[in-house]
Amino acid sequence: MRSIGKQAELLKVIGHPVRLRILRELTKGVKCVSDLEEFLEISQPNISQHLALLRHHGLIDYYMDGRLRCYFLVDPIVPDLLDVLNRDYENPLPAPACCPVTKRGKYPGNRRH
Amino acid sequence: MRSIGKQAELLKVIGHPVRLRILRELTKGVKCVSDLEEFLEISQPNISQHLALLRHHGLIDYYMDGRLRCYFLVDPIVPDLLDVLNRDYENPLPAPACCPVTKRGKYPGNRRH
DNA sequence: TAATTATATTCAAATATTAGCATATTTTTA
DNA sequence: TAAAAATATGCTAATATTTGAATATAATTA
Repeated sequence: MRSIGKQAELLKVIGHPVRLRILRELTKGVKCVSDLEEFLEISQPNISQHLALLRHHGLIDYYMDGRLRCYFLVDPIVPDLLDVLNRDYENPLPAPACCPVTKRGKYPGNRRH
Repeated sequence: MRSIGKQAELLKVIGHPVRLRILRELTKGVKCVSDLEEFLEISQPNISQHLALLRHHGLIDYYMDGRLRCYFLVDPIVPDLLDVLNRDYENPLPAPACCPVTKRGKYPGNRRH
């Protein structure tokens, strides 16, 4: 299992709107940079930077096809995380049972009982 | 479903080692700030800041128990995301079929066929 | 009511991230 | 071999995040 540090790093890398859109697109299949340019409204160098970041973190990789770099997903956690993000949650988590005991114990006084 | 922007924001908020540890702890049950102080090695003001950030993003909330603030999870996506992060993945995703066609089509030349 | 406990807020400094611009690299085509 | 196409890299300025330090607040107890 990933360490907490690695988990946080992973989330930070994915947690950018452009990178999220790139990853979503790659879950659909292989894309070259020009394909990505078509639907991301940002500059090509900027796209390349984001791709490099994702690649250096081991989330994606590419192969060459002529002069095209064809990027694809390699880390299997990515589609699973994206699936969770797409889920619709109707309700918040149930509120905890009234005043459960923390390590510090309970205090008298004006509690919300 | 959350917008891409909200999804990225959510991941960025969770994507910090201290906040991740706080959230993991809260999946186990309600904790007051002093409880959290015991196992996080950082200052109390810093913990409060992270708690405030998590709360302002709607991930957690608290109730008062005397002078204790008892924090708990409210966003149901959190335990699901943490579960995925804890999964063990044996293998990378299968490599894409050789040279799938991108929108730009294929190029002749020295491809890896 | 003064002291104590539990926790939050504010501000500033250090650091990290992001985007833009100019330019470089690589492969292919003419 | 020169030009074009596809993409990457390096640098910089703008912005955001993070932490620490000092202080504030709010509830409880003495």
